[in-house]
Amino acid sequence: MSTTTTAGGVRARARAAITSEIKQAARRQLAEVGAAGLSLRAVARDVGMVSSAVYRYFPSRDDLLTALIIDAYEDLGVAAALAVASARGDLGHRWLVLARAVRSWATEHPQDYALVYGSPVPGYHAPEDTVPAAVGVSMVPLRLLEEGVTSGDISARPTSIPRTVRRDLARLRDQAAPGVPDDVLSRGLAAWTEMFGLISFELFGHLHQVIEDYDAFFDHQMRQAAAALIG
Amino acid sequence: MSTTTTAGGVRARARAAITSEIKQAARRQLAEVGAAGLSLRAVARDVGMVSSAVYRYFPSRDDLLTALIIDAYEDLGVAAALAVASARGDLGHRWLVLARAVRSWATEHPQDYALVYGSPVPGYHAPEDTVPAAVGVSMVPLRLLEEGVTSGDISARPTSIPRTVRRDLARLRDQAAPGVPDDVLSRGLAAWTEMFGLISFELFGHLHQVIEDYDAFFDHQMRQAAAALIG
DNA sequence: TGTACATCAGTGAACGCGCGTTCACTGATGTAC
DNA sequence: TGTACATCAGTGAACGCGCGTTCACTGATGTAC
Repeated sequence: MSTTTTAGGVRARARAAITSEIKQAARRQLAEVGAAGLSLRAVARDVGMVSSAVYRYFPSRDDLLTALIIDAYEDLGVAAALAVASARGDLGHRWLVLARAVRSWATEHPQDYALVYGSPVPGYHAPEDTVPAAVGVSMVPLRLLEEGVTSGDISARPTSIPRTVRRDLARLRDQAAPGVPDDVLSRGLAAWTEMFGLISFELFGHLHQVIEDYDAFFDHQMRQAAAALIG
Repeated sequence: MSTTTTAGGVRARARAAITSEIKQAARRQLAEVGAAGLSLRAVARDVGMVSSAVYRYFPSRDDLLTALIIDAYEDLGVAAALAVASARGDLGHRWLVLARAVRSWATEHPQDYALVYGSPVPGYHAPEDTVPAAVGVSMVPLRLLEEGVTSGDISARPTSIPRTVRRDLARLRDQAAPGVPDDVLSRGLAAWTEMFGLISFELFGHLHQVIEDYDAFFDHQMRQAAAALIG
């Protein structure tokens, strides 16, 4: 190892380490005060730096927020993809495994979940940089549908779908889910939105004093949804 | 009209008027900066008062927030109940009308929707006062299910439901939906959560560049959900 | 009906606080010759 | 290998700002007799 690369490597490594330390501290902040209350000064304090030093790593508060959003999407995307990859069985079962993985991630990282799937941060406009990471998450269920169509686990039922809806679904198919019929896409989106609705209800407290055993309830609802999906 | 009641009435009326003026201004604020950024001073400025004057109407910022939350729930509850009351036809159709009403309310009052169904405001703990209003909203779909059971539009299918889930559903039935079987409650909750998942996805931007005709897409998805609900 | 008193809405100054961001700086680490 | 220079991370002070809340006050409106 030459002096040059080692030296450069050391500096770069330190930089990467501190960058991630800052993000970790910011994520902790997020849990306490939410995205709108995220404060660079508090983050700096937490890391043990002076507030202006953070600017060596993130040019502004919004850029730090963007980094957190991208991380969250990527983290969830990886968790979802890993779960699907490890799951055996028919589409219904693999979908259930995917749903559990998403919920696990959400309950383990509620601040990240709220950051990306909760109310948007007012005054913050997500830059294009976040799009690929967000798309990555959506690709997991879409690929699963594709495989289901290929394997024959799922197929279109006769349903009439309005023209403009068909147009939207066709675009989605062309971009991300070749070969998946309109009706299957529609049902997949239904299962997907129900899953997020349920997770949001749970995490945001709308099932408080209604559901006690969240694990069992989520599992049951998603089992039914998966059954309806492959129907 | 006696002097006493007129006078008292005048003062009370002025108070009510200004109270609602403050809430309106706060709601406008909400749209711009979100719940976490809601500022009493900005609200006061907007109303044309000095900031300390607001304390004659709301003892603290959190109390103002609480009032906004209660108003939002009540507003939505009324909109939902009115829609259901005006709807004719079978349970499937009435459910669809309910779904449309909820979505209309949400798109017309996105800040209120985000306030109650988005990420919770960190550091703010909703007091018990908000519970009745929140319950009022949930009663609308539950009553609809009750009616559906009575009319025979909907009935339980043979499904196995885990014990702890049955316990939770039984409590819900006892408190709010007498006579509605477990399976029907479960399906109703599925349709209800899917609806909120879809509305949240739309309002929070997760269908951006995927769906263009939100009206048609929502309608189609909810039609399918209503069809699945009544089976 | 008229008067003395109590209630109430709104004022304006002040409290102590934290925020994002800029800037000139110091000293350590890396690079070129 | 040794030296001169460039890059970079981190410091500390400062900027202008807005926040929630308290408090003593004024003047108008309502109440009791």
